Amino acid sequence: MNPIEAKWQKEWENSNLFSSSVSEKPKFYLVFAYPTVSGTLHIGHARSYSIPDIIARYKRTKGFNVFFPLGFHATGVDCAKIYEECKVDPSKGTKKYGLEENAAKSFKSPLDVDKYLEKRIISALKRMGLSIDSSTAVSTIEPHYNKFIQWQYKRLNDLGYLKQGDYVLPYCNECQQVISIDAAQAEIAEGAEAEVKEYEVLKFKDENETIYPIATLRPETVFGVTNLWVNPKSDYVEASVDSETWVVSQHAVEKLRNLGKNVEVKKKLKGIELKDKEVSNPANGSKVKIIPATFVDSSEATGVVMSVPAHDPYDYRHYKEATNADDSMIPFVVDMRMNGIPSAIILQKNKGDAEAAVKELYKMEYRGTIKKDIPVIGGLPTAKAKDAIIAYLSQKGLTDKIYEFTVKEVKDRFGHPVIIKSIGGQWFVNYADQKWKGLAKECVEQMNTYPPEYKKELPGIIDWLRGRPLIRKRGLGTEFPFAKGWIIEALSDSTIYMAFYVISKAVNTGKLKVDEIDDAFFDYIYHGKEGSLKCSREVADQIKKEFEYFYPLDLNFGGKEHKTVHFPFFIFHHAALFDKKFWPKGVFVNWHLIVEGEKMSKSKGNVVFWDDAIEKYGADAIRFYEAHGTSQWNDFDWKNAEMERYAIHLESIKKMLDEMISEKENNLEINKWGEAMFAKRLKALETEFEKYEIRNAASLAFFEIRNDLQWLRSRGGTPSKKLLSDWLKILSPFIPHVAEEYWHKLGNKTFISTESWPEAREINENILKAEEEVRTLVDDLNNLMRIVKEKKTKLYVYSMPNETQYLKDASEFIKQRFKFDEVNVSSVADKEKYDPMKKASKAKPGKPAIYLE
RNA sequence: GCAGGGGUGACAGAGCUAGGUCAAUUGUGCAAGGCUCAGAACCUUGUGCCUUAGUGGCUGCGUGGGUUCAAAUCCCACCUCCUGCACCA
Repeated sequence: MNPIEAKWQKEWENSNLFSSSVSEKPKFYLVFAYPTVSGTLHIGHARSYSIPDIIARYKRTKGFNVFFPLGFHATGVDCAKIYEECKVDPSKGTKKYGLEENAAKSFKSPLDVDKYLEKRIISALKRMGLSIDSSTAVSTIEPHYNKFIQWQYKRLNDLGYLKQGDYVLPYCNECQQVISIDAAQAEIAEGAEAEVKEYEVLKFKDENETIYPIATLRPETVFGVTNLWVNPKSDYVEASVDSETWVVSQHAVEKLRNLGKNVEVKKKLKGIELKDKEVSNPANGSKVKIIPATFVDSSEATGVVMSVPAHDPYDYRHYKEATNADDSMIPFVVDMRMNGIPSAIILQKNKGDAEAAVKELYKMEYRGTIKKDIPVIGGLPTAKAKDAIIAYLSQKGLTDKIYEFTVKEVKDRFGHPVIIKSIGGQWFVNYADQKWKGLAKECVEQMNTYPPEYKKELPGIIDWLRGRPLIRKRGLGTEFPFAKGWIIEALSDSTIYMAFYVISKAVNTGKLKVDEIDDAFFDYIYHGKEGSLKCSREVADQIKKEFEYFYPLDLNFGGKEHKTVHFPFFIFHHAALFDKKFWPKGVFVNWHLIVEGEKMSKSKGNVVFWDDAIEKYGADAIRFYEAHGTSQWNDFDWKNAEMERYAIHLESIKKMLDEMISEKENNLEINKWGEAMFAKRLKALETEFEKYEIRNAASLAFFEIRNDLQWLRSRGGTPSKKLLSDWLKILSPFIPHVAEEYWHKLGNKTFISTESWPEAREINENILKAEEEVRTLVDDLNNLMRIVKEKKTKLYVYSMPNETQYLKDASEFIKQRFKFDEVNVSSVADKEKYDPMKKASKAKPGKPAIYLE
């Protein structure tokens, strides 16, 4: 463990430096997405958290009372998994999750895992030097948090923003649970890439009102139907489906039942028996026949398919084979401005490759328009026609839906088949509510986003959001107040947690008891609504005051994957539940971190654990690397070799600081340049910081200023102790431990972590310009010396008259640097000057002429 | 499919919302020199091609077009990579 870092972390802790409470100062409230308790932290977290910490520390120097709290998101799913794996093989826990060996062996329940990991996380955060206020720590599974979430959903329900409905999702009948299909998640043994595909079902009917439900992805082409297809060899059934009679494939029976339909098979039959059956098209009433064809996959969807030869190359081919129909008889729907049947033309273009033709045609038609003379949807763009025809038919009760995975076989980790099941009575958060959308947009309007472009995206995302399923059966969390045994899913329970930290702090510090918290309490704190409180009025008022002081939230940090998920929810819920004056002021999108070009993953075993990295490189070096390695609006590619370079670089800065601190100050003229340059950097740095351009700020603080100081010293100058102190203040948000250490080496007794930003200085442009000329001269000389072959010993410089004096002062420096015997500076106006090659005429302002001899 | 973001020199990564001052900041790597017994670190210089007393020219920022006196920067098409799309946090 790095002794300097350990020392200052302890000092900060002892002095309680980062806990915040109401004061006279302006506040700044920021949070990073509380870590999911799913293992120990890795360097990806380090980046996501060090950036907010840099900002928190910067804001502190700018005089803000910074509130930077902490919580834990415990979903239970991961803890349960870790618990199970450790039970079988504790060594897995150490390798895969970075757990300590003793701990891995000692777990008695998933909750133990959770508690253990929370402790690990908190100590890790502190080891990184994060200036968090850990007195707020709360986990989402603690009872007071649960009360808070329940209150939230009761109020949302009061506002009419919750609704109930059906919902389909992957499910395992044997395990009796929902399966999450996610390539990264280990719940799937086969078909992890599967997606759920939604077919529209259109009801064709025969003369007996028996329904032949065809399944399609392109309902708008229903006007071009020439016939239906069934597979002659497959098994079909006639069954009563709820109150109707349907003819579907045998395969479809189970699927329909899974979707919650009451299916009773009346009669079994072969596809061939349906031959020539006449049915009517639900869209236009026209009569078409059923034609058996072996290409039909009866295991897909309903096993009954509509044939649209004009717009489906397969249909076209089989239709021609089956009927010998003339092309002129084929109706088409989408106006492609082609001479003939679109599918025929495209099929020919693709040399008979039907699959390629389908792809090409669908793409073209998606951007096409429906023919004018088609009823209901004529003239609409294809993309809109789909919704329009469904809306039209469903009104008449002529549609339904059926679902399939995009891959045939999907199995869970026990090898059980995964099916698509309809869950009745699921609760949704109704983000489709227009009034609510309006509020959310209004909220976005008054917010800043980082990067700024995200703000432009948000209204589109808000429009796009629909109902969000809210509750689940698995894992840990808060019980949904309106459905026993169901808990609120993990994203829905973390939308307004920032408002809770003032309360969890009160609980942690013993001011407030968990029993004293109830709905009336929240109503009072957040809405100022009077009611009978279980806690003392005084305590409630204190908390309320603190809430009103720190709220609204100034910055919410979250990963880029939250751009369409958590951030919009966060906005919606704030907009619904809080007064406008408490609406959030900003969101900050954190990009991801990959390692050596690859995504970190537990299964790949390339996870770089936070603790290990700190042990090896030190917190400051990591902070430095992660702040500067790439812009914060980019994914970060962590490379060990790079990390080491940054660690070395940091060491050299420390060495330089040591030298400069022990150096005796002189009062050469060049020091004024040093001051001027620093003043200029300081100003630029502040601009970058205000935009949260962390990398640019780091670049200035670490590299530009360092190069300036190097130049200053090569010119014989010495930075003042004041300048060094100020440089440390600038560095301190990035590398707080090193800065603290050298701050004290300079003889300061306070903490640099709570010092204020260096005051702005006047920038002496004249001296910057004058010195720039010396640099130009050095550049030119470097250039010349390289080209000129023979050794030169004397330098003659000719400058504009007003520039001569400054260059004369610098001549000793030039002489030593290039090892000249003699350096002569003269004005171009000087008639007596030595100038055998007439070089003086080449001099320009800011760029002296040179002659070498 | 829908939505969003990228493709820049050996590498990482700026610049591209306000086109010229961009052969392109900075860092790393590499090369030469210095310092050292030697190495590390450190310092200086160089690092597209050609040319040159400090200059000038050519080729260049995914591909192909276009706008313009002028494009890495604006427009169009294409190729390609990444991310999200809902019970996964």
